[in-house]
Amino acid sequence: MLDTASTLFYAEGVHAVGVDRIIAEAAVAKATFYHHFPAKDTLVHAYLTEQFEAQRRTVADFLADSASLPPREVLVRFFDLIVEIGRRPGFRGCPFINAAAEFPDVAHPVRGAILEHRVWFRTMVADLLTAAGDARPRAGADILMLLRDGLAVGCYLDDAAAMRGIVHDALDRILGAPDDPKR
Amino acid sequence: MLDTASTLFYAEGVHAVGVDRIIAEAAVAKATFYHHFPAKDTLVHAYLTEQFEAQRRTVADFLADSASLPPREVLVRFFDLIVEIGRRPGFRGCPFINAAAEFPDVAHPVRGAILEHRVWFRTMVADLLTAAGDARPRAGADILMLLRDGLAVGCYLDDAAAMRGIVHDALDRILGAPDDPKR
DNA sequence: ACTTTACCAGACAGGTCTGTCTACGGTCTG
DNA sequence: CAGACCGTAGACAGACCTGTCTGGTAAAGT
Repeated sequence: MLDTASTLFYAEGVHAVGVDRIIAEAAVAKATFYHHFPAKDTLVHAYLTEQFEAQRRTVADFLADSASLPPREVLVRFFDLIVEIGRRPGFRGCPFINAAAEFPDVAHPVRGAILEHRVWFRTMVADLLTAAGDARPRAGADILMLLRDGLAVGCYLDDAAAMRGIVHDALDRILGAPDDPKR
Repeated sequence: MLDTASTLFYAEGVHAVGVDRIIAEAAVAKATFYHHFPAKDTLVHAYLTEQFEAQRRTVADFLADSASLPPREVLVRFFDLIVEIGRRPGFRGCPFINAAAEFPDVAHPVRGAILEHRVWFRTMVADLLTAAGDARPRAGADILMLLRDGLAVGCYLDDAAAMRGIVHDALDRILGAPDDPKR
């Protein structure tokens, strides 16, 4: 049920998908739906929480797989991973950014979930930069957050196939050239 | 009427605002509305077109004001301008990115308008880079496009007050340090 | 055997959505 | 003066929205 909702919410937008649609697609009775989720907003929140957890799993797997690589290489491959996801058919941008566009009220729980995800991402990147011996990991993380957001938008709206090269170029400039002794 | 719609669409999202709401706020009869715009989609398209034209006016004014400055300084101030707009109260991100989140169909005219805006922006930045003597203006423009998108998202969802410093740092890294002879 | 829990099917209420239509009032032009 | 045009006010259709409620089924725990 949550899976169905997630697919629809992501593919078409939260406001564009009604409860009727979700229960029809999930082959579930309406009463059952409202038994599990007292309101649609709750489901939206659950949708984003699930996205968050899926991303955390993906990143944990990635970090486990690339534990033996030099830290800078890990960062590059991390962004390669993002591009790879952004190139997959059906990619429609970052679910958190998209949800934020539909929820203007900062006090709404959905916005809280979005914020949590952003804090997590920034912290994680800062840790990677620290591991790479960056002199100012927080500042770097702020910049790489911009890069990530831009990447999500760019893969959705522009030529996703070209993004890999662009990101490599950007990372070389932001982190310094691969053999740059400065960073 | 278009002004009212623009304000509402931007502030609350396109799907969240109904025609009834617009005609009430604009103090206009329903028949009048449908006389000017055969469908709501037409109004949404007009909304984005108007945003596009407003941005072009802003940029034209900016370029006219900064014609005497060195090209690299123009670029920095251009991004300062974006940050300044992003810090204004009521800023809710880029209207084009937000609209894209609500319109999944690439064939929809709204998506065409979004694309036009992106092409315009990229071309303009490439021209600025060319003027600054950049060796690879297209590549630089692709990166600065990422920066712009990230900036719009960041000003909306993160601490907009911190963005100026972050962007200056990012531009130094992307364009090279101010006195870097390489660029 | 009894209760709790989970589920289904679907009617229903009350509201909002887009879009059409009627009926009426000005105002400008030929 | 007549007709074309532009606007208002608002009823209306038909679909869809969220959320509630009734009534019945089935399984699982105690």
